[in-house]
Amino acid sequence: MLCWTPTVTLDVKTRGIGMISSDELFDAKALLQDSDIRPTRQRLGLASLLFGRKNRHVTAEVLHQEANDCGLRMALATVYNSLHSFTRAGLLREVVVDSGCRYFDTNVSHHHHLLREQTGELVDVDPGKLEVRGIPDLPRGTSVSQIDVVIRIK
Amino acid sequence: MLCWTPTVTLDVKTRGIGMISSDELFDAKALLQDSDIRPTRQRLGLASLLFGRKNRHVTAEVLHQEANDCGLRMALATVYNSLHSFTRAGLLREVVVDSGCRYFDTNVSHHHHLLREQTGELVDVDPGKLEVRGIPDLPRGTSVSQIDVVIRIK
DNA sequence: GTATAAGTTTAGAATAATTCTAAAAATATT
DNA sequence: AATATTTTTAGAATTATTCTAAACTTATAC
Repeated sequence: MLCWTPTVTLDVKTRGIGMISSDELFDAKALLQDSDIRPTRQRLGLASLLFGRKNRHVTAEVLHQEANDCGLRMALATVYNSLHSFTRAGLLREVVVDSGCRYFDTNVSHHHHLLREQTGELVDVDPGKLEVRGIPDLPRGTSVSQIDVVIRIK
Repeated sequence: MLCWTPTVTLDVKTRGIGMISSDELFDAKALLQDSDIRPTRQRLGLASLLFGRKNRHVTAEVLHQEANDCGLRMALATVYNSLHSFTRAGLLREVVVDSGCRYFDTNVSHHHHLLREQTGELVDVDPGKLEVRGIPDLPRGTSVSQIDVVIRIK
């Protein structure tokens, strides 16, 4: 695993129970059901890790590790499967900042990113604060599907 | 090879000689020498493929294929080595638009990108035409190293 | 120029991230 | 409960990339 390690320790972990509270499980359940995703044990666990706090940016490896750290044993393939399901359902979006591994962002509304090159830490940037002006002419028959701005800092 | 295939056929190929003209070889030689890169046969070939036309965006696989197509046999590892040498010397820059493979851009001056999601084709966008306003506050002790804007179109 | 040193290329193995496979397990439906 | 459907899983497969160390080139010293 050469992808960036998480810079922040998870809440779930600091609670010291080694598992996820039923409050979080409940929220997660509703969230998944609303998105027509079966609330399996694994997906509930991942959903509460992901959506329990705002603006998370994770890789599959890191999320898998977090799950393990709080007693949720599951295969890495399951983490990948779940990340893809969540993304398909619009609960996550992929952020491309590294041609080496995939980052998933729990903030699916329009926004940009600041990337600390040293640590790999990603921070959301409010699109109200950062404006892109002057979209060039597009090839005929095409339309903008997304505009990504990444501010790389060192 | 799942990375995007080139959308444009190379000049070198259309000349139908199956090799690179001495004019191009000469230019490439000067270019490499000026950058303190030994002008080996392989690097000269790659350099003329890359810098013979402007604003090229290539992956290692695609460049390797192009080299093969015009009679330049070399190992894929050599293509990777060369792309990295050229990048270190400032002759190329990496563009991150895909978390799955690396693109190298022969345009190393400040500019942005338009990405056709269907084809993987990358087009340069003049920074004079596309303006980014409102860089957010940065963490103490950090500075912007690069701002990347990718307009994804479909 | 040849000898020697230094750097480069290469094939193939190694690694890293991700996806695939098909059998076992869990969940939903009848 | 019985059956059908979906999910999970371990491990194999795949893809892009890097590593390794031997063979080869290119440069430097005499």
